[in-house]
Parts: sequence; C-alpha cells; structure tokens
Amino acid sequence: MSAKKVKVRFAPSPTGDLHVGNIRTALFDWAYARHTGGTFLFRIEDTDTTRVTDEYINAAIDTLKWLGLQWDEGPEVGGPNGPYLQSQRLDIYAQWAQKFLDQKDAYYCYCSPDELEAVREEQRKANVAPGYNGHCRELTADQIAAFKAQGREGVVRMRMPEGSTTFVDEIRGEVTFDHKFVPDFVLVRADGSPLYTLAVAVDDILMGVTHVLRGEDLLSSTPRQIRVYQAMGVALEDYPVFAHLPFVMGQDNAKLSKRNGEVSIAWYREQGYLPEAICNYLALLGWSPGDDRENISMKELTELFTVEKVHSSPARFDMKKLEAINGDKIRALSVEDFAQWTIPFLKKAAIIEGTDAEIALVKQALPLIQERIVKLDEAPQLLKLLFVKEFAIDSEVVSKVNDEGAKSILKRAQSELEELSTWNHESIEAALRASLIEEMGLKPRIAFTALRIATTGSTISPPLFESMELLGKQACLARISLALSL
RNA sequence: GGCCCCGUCGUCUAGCGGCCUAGGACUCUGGCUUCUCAAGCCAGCUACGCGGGUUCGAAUCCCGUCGGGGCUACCA
Repeated sequence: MSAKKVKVRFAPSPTGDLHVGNIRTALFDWAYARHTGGTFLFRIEDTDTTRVTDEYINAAIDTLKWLGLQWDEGPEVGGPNGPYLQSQRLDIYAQWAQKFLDQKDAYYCYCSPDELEAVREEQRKANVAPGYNGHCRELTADQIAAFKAQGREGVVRMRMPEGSTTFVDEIRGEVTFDHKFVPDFVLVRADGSPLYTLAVAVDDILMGVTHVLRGEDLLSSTPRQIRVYQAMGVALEDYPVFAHLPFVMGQDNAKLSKRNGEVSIAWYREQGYLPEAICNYLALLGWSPGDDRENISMKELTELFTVEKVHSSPARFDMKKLEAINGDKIRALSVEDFAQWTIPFLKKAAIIEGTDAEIALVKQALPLIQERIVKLDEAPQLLKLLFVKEFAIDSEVVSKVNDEGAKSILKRAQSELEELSTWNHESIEAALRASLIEEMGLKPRIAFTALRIATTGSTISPPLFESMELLGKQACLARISLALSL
C-alpha cells in the first residue's frame, strides 16, 4: 500500500432516512479516517432523481452531525473536490461517458427495456445466466440511424472485455469475478443522466479516495467500478482499496426493515438514545477491539479501529443490547450533560415550559432518575409528579389507598409531617420510620407504598423521601389530604 | 438457476494448531440488597452447523456437504 494520505468516503444514496446499516458504515468510514489521520469525505449519491429527495438529503446531513461524525470534505463544509452532490456534477460524468464512447470502451445500446426483459426471460428459461446479450455491441452506422429513425434514444453501455477481474478486499481477501457473469452495464440512461456505476467510480477517482469501505451488497459491483477505472486510464496503484463491510441484519435474520426493528436513526433520536450509545453499539456490530472491552468512547474508537478487526460475517441487530449500552451511557453523564439531553424531552412532553425555576428543580431531581432510565423519553413519566398542575392518582392504583388501612397510614403520616420543622429527605424519612414503622409496626413496603401513591400518584416513582423533599411540604400535605378525601 | 460472500452460546463477540473441561457482554433464570422501580453484587442455563481428511494434537488448516445472505435493473 502506498504511503499517500488516506481519504475515506461515506457516500449514501438518500432514498429514505439514514438507517442503522448506513450509520454503521458511516461510523466505520469516519473511524478509519480518524484512526489514520486521513480525510473523511461525505458525498451524496443522488443520481436516482426518482427516489432521492432534498428532504432526505438534509436529514442525512443532520443525522451525521447529530452523531458527531464530522466530515472534512462534503456538503456545507466544501473542499477542493466539490461539488459533493452528484446531481451537481452531471457535466463531469457526461464528459467521461463521451470519452469512453470515443475510446470504444462504451457504446450506444438501443434495446428497449421491454426487449431487454424479454431476453432475460429467455435466459432464465434456458437456465443461462441472465444479463445483457451484447445485442448492440457492434452496431453499424446504418443500424444506428435506423434505430434513431424509430425515435429510439440509446443508453451508454460499458463494454466488458473477456476475462476476469480479481481484486483484494481488505476484509474478505482475494475475490475474482469472471466477466461471463458481469454483463455490459449501463453508464448513462436514455435521458442522459448517469447511473451509480459511472458516477461512483468517476468521483472516487477524481476526489482522490484511497479507501472504499462500504456495505457488502456492493461487493459484486466492484468489477464494474474497476472497469471504469481502466477506461479512465487510472494506474493500478491509484485504485482505491476496497473493504466490504458485513450486513447488519434484523432480528429474524432478514435485512433490517420496519418489520423487524426500527431502522431510521431519527426514530432512535426521538426515543432518547444518545449518539454516543448508538455509535458504541454499532461499533460492536461487525467489529471488536480484539479484547473484552465493550464500553468504547468515540475517541477510543478512533484510536482502536482497524479494518483488520472488521468481521466478514453479518451481525444481527439487538435492541436489548443497545438499550443496555444507552443506560450505561446515561448513568455516566454529568448532571449538567444529563440535563441538557433531558430538558428537550421534558418540554416536548409538556412537563415543563423551561422557566429557570423549573430547570433548577429538574437539575435537583435528575440524579434521582439517572440510574432508573434506559432512554431519555422515560424521564417525563418519572418527573411529572414534580410539575403537574392538576395532581391526580393514577386510576388503576387509586383503590390501593382507598381502604381503611391505607387511610390510617396517611392520617398518621399527615400529622407527623405537619409537625416537621426541617423539610429534607433525611428528616422526612426519620419521622416516618419512627411513627409508621416502629410505632405502628407496619412493614416499610406497606407503609411507604401508600404514601408513594398518595404523593406521587403512582406505585413507581423516584425514591420516596427525596421526591417528597423536592415536592415541598405544602404540596405533599395537600396531596395526602386529597388522597384521604377519596 | 448462476455468480459471489458468510457460518463459535438466543444475540454481539474472544479465539488465528496445544493456554479451550471454549472467555467476555447483552438477554433470560435464581439469589442478595431494598421504600417502589431501577442500579449494584453473586450464581446458573446455553455455542464451535454436519461429514470427511491433515496432525501426536483442530473451534482454529484442507475438502465436501448443509444452511443463511447478497447480486443477477436505464436502483444503489
């Protein structure tokens, strides 16, 4: 391998929201670029105008930023090899296509889609490898004129010579494709627009990409890219290094889809997964540092990541493990960072409006829930007891504080708490234990459950005494009175 | 069908000829702790797809087989 500076590209085709598989690829691309001190290039492959939209392009840019996968060249930041949207590079592809035609590496093909499909159908019936049959390979000028007279617009097709293509995949080793199974492929549509096969190869060369780390679904298209390099006159040593990453599969061993798990990163963001957790988890799918380490920061990933440690076998996506890692990352957050992440979720759930007083209370309460949640979107449910205007006990547990036993507990607690001069969780707990547990002889579980329901409205809450402290004496007593009046 | 890729606990993985009666993590089960829920701690279950070789010795090398996946577009 040459000593030239590494340049890795992430080049999605935004035909939808970026999904788990895309992100895993982006993460590895980014990590490899950072590990080697190279350049991370971000390119948008929007040659399929029927499927790519501006909305998806913007979402992709936004997602990469949110994840912290900062690119050195690409949309918004620019760079020496722009533009980085293929839709803005059409003239470049047209020039190369023309050059290939001039060199006779490519030719016009006038077969209609229906005719091609008919050929393929015949091949399937005859049990022959389906593919272009070379019908228009050697058309004469007269034949071309005849097609044009019929009003046909030709596509530009690349001529695949006889023989085979062998390349070294950094993950899989040497791979060979016999050209018998790589038919002449289309570079330019009849409407003059380029296809992936043309654009990807031209751009990787023109942009100086040294390493192509991409999904294994593109493995079998590699001989076609190499054919374009040859037609471009690229020297062998200037071909990029290929490494095809294994798939991320869904729970049922099918490709990840809506059916077998949420795939859109936007969904994970809304659920309250931290980017660091997503990246940490995804890093472990198809790669490992080689030892038992699993808690890996972004910085550590850039230090540890090598292509040699990437697997060749596909990995299944496991939401449970992601949740576990997310919980770990949440617990590791400073209160300040945890607050910054959580406040938007509280606002969105209309638990708080965002006043200074609310924020101050939130920050006091957050340590109580930090080890109790796995996703940020669980925070509103646990904290709402501190902020609700119209307090009400959850209907399904109301019956538990309705009976005489519960009322006697609440009455005693009420009188004890009214007497309390110092209002903090230590004093509250001390007073209640002395009266309810020791004097009344109640089991803590019984006594505090009744009180928990009365003051927090639920059987599940942050720690009781700390919650009462934050709620305040007045509110606590008001809620206990309310429960007693039921 | 053809071509290509892949195959260690349920899942992610460690392992690159002897350290393996196969290690870690998640999940699950049981227990401890406990004001609920968590967190934490302890314990347990469960794997080298199968069949042949090579070798003193194979999860590790070779062959076959079975299984899974991708591609087979004027998608990427």
